[in-house]
Amino acid sequence: MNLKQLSDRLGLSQTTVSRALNGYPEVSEATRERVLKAAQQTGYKPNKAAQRLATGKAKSIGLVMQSAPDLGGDPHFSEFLSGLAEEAVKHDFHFVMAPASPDDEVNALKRLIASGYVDAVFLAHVVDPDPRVDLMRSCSIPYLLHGRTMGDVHDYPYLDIDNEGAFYTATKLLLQLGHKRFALLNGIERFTFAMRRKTGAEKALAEAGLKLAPELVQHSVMSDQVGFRAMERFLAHPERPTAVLCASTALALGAVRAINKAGLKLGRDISLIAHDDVLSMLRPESFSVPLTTTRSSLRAAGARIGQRLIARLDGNADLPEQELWEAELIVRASTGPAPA
Amino acid sequence: MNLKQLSDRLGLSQTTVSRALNGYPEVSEATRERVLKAAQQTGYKPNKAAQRLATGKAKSIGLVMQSAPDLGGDPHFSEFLSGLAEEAVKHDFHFVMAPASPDDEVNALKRLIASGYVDAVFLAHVVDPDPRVDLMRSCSIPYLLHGRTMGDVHDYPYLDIDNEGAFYTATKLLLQLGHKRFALLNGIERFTFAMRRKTGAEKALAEAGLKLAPELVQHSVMSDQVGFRAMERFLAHPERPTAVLCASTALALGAVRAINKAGLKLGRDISLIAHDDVLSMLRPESFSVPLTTTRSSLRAAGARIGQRLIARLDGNADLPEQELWEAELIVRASTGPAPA
DNA sequence: AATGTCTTTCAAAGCGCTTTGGGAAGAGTG
DNA sequence: CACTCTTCCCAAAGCGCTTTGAAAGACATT
Repeated sequence: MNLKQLSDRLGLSQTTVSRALNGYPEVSEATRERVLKAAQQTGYKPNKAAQRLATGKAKSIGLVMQSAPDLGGDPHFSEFLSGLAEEAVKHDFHFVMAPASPDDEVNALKRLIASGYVDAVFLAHVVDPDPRVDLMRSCSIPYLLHGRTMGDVHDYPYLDIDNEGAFYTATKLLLQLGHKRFALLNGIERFTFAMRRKTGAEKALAEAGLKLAPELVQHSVMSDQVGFRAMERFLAHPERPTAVLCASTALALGAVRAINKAGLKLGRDISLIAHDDVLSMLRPESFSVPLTTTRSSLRAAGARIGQRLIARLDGNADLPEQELWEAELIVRASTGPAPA
Repeated sequence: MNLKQLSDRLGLSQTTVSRALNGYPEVSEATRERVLKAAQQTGYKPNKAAQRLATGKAKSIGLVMQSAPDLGGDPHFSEFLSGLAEEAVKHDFHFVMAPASPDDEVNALKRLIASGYVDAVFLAHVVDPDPRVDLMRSCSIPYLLHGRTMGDVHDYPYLDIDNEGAFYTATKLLLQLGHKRFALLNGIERFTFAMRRKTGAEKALAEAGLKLAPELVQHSVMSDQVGFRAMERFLAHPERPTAVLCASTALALGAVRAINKAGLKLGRDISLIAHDDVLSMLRPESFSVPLTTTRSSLRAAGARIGQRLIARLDGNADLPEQELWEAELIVRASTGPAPA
């Protein structure tokens, strides 16, 4: 069923039917109702490709998704997506996801934009410098970064959390508890969120005249397994750390297992603070020793990004262009005074 | 840059340029190269919405994604998606995801199909009976279910794993080890995968003259937290179970924590078998007591579904229409003889 | 020179929608 | 009564692409 068939059946022109359906004022209430009813009955749904072609709008937001044979699903991604979806469903938006191998991301983005399938795009996994930012600037289609490049000045719309601040605060807490030997379980090095987390920790340490030992820093994918292995390595270090900063609860899961396996007691022999993205599957408060965390909901970020992008497309420009969210420090049992 | 501009600049008709770009034989090699080069230089990318409108094809597969304010991200979903993406990226396909509240899924599916945005759709979370199957049958667009409805005869394309067989085998193993009191930590009841897993367990138990006590069965979202709470409840039961069947490693994570907390030793005081979807974040072999599992990679299923759908769209009909994958039983340390 | 066959190109129609620019009634005004 | 306004509707153009049907030119065959 398309517009023509529907209007033929109603004995009206396509113009009138289209207007009735889209709420334009130039049709009488009587015909509008007649049209609406017929659309309902016949199950008419407009063809979005045609709509998009005609209007340039399609109520869709695009994103490119990293894909590689060795790259598993990322729970952070689906958590974020669920937030985005929550907002999208309210406004009848949908997503277009273009998968791309990591080395072809910029090209995939180009194709996605030129495809005429999306009204706006969202970018994650920010690196520095990020070639996608330059691309977007020349592209006239609305966009929004989750994260931001390094430096203090940013001339593009973004939503980021204060990663540096979070890890600075977490480190400060551990320093106050008397810890001196720190380890860092971080995300992949090239991402700015990981850089900033490291900077935050280093800054606090520097203020106490301390440094991060390079052997006690791990940069990698944030999975349970990696957390376990890295922690085992840290614990074998001659100067075993008494405090661990951890970029995700998934990493922490593995780290805690290694700690237990070594016969150490979390919160007494060794303290740990993890960053908590509030993954629905894995809650830090329900670890056997509840985890002290810096918390910032990824899902909320997704929802907010959806909200801003959609508002922007609807012509509401009253939402901020740049936002920096603070993470909450939540103290639980995994942190305690440094052992004597 | 669009086709018209490109052809004007080349002094050719749109027809010729389009044909040159799409590899039709009716253009001379010389002009084809000229066109290709110009397209490269100008960065011309075809507008997919227009292509889709003109051809009815757009190299895209659609799916509806459940979304609700209280529904967090599902790591199973992203694991599956990464498999799908792996295949999609090879063939330059993309996805269109329509978010929908659980009660509006059929409608969202209708809109998605009518949208003219997708060439095929993929359906997950099969229930019984599943209204989407009837819808799809009347819709002429290719589709593929991940999972299948109940019963033995199915007249639609699907890929499923033998959930019943997996849990039957797992239960058999536990029975052989002398276990008599079983608990089941299952997925949400209305999904057929959960039904079949339960049936599998019950069948094996029935053969030994045993039954599942209703109080020792939990149907719910498969998260760590739920696993923990349910297991605590099971352990408080006057007739404490000695064997637990678990529908996911995420559930198992919580269950194991409850077991440890109760001071019981996994694999000795209590045995546990989990179904392993091979989530990249959480590996059963790296639990402190490695988990015995029934394994079937969700990512592989995603990739296979992508492969079949794309082959179908490309006119290759040599792939099977219906597939049932066996899960592997992998015995590790979480299963042992029933305590005396 | 006339005819037929390829090869290479093009103009125009059409995919399903929105939107512009009118036009035909009916309502209000002097 | 003629006149302007509204109100309600329509025909047609256009979004960027593919595809049909035809034409023009090159070449070989009678």
